[in-house]
Amino acid sequence: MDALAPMRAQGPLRTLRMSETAYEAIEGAIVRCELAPGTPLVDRQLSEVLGVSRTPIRDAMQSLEAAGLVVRTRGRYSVAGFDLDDVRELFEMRRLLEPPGLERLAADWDPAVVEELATFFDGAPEPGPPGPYEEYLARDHAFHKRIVALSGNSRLIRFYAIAEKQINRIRHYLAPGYEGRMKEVVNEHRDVCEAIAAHDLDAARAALISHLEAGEATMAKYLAQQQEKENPGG
Amino acid sequence: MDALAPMRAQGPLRTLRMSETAYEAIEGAIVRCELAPGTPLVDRQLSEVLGVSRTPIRDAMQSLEAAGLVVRTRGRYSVAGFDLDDVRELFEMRRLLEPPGLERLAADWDPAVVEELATFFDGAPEPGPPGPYEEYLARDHAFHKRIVALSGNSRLIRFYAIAEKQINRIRHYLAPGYEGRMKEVVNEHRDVCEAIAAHDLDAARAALISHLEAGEATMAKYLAQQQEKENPGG
DNA sequence: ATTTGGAATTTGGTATTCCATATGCCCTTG
DNA sequence: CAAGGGCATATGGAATACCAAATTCCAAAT
Repeated sequence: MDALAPMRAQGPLRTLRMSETAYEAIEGAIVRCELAPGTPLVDRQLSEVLGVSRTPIRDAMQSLEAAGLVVRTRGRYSVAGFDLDDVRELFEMRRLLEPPGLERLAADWDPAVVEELATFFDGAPEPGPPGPYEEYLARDHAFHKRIVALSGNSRLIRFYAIAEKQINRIRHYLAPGYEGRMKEVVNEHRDVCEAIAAHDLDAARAALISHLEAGEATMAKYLAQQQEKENPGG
Repeated sequence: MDALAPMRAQGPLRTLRMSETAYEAIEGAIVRCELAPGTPLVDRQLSEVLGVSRTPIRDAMQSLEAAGLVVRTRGRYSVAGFDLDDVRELFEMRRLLEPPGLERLAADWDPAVVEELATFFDGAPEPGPPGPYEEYLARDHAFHKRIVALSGNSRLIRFYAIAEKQINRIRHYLAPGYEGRMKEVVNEHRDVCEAIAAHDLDAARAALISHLEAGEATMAKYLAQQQEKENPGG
């Protein structure tokens, strides 16, 4: 539980509720895997650590459960686990939710957006180990999030964000061994951008799907290795 | 607020929490449009009407907000509104989330499921006005829900359920004028089933998409009419 | 009559208290 | 020594109390 620091009282701009602040603190700790899967989350303990009462903590727990980061088993809360099935489900969601953005862009062409997508990795430090993994992750997220935002569908965007958080957590779990694919990812993003710039929707969609399938394969491979390492023989 | 009746104390099987019971009561009233869009939802009032304290009510409100049925504007809760944009977004989600079930069925063929899908409207009362709209709706939901379940993707199923609830609400809002399409819907379902039975995935997907597009067009038309009626001139 | 200041009320958020159940430990008993 | 019962504790859920901010409404002043 020492992964969590007391919430600082917010300054004059305190427009955020305590429950939201608590949510972000706990969510962050879970996504960064500072709270390991299976860790029991006891509201009284969290309440004491974060310096707020149980009420906002319980609100946060409810949101975290809806976000798929916390599970309630037999009435007790704990950090959600994940396995290869989750990887499969999450990447299927990405393959479903990302293409509509491309389609919308093809329908409502905007050169500025095309240009923007191509520049997400411009000026980035040289990727690849031992490159700055966190910055790479942020740029990768920004690229895909921008594509999803093009869909103009607020529900789609919201659902995608939920899936994205869960995937991000698994990425953190697998880092740093996971850094090896950074250069390939940048190249695959470029492929998507070039197909878009060429007004070739089918090629762009295919490149995006292919990119996601490669990502899923890599994540599944590393996760299987990691799980084998932690639980030999199963 | 008279749309809500006091929650009955549950019997010995009370495994549901008060907050869940409150959620279902309020959700039901919103989906059935007994609580009109824009109706302010004041926790103290709901607490009194439903006969529970504010705490479970506020838990329910949080869930209802996540379900997209309640909005919080300037700190006040109210029943979410909807418009043509919502219809567009919701049907786009359905067109995205339903096909994976068909694909999975094509990959893992199961004659029993194919048979099951074909029988969802067997033994139904003659559809069409003034047929029993509620039963028709239930069968329609069951058909699509079954297809979605075939995907085997728990996230997809969950997201679909959220969208489905919102669409269902708009259906209730537009009923009974909406009943006219019942016969066509049954025929379109049959088209999907026949394409599935013929092992023609592409045709099944096309029939399903076409069915959803027809549903969206109908709903959009009626909603536009209704809104014009309520707010002439806009 | 309109506007403005402020007080009362409303409302949401948070803290605290109370309660029911589940869990686990220990003691008893066979 | 094993199994079962019961007591202590842990934990989540609900009720209540308290607080701050926003809204409303009334009155007074111009």
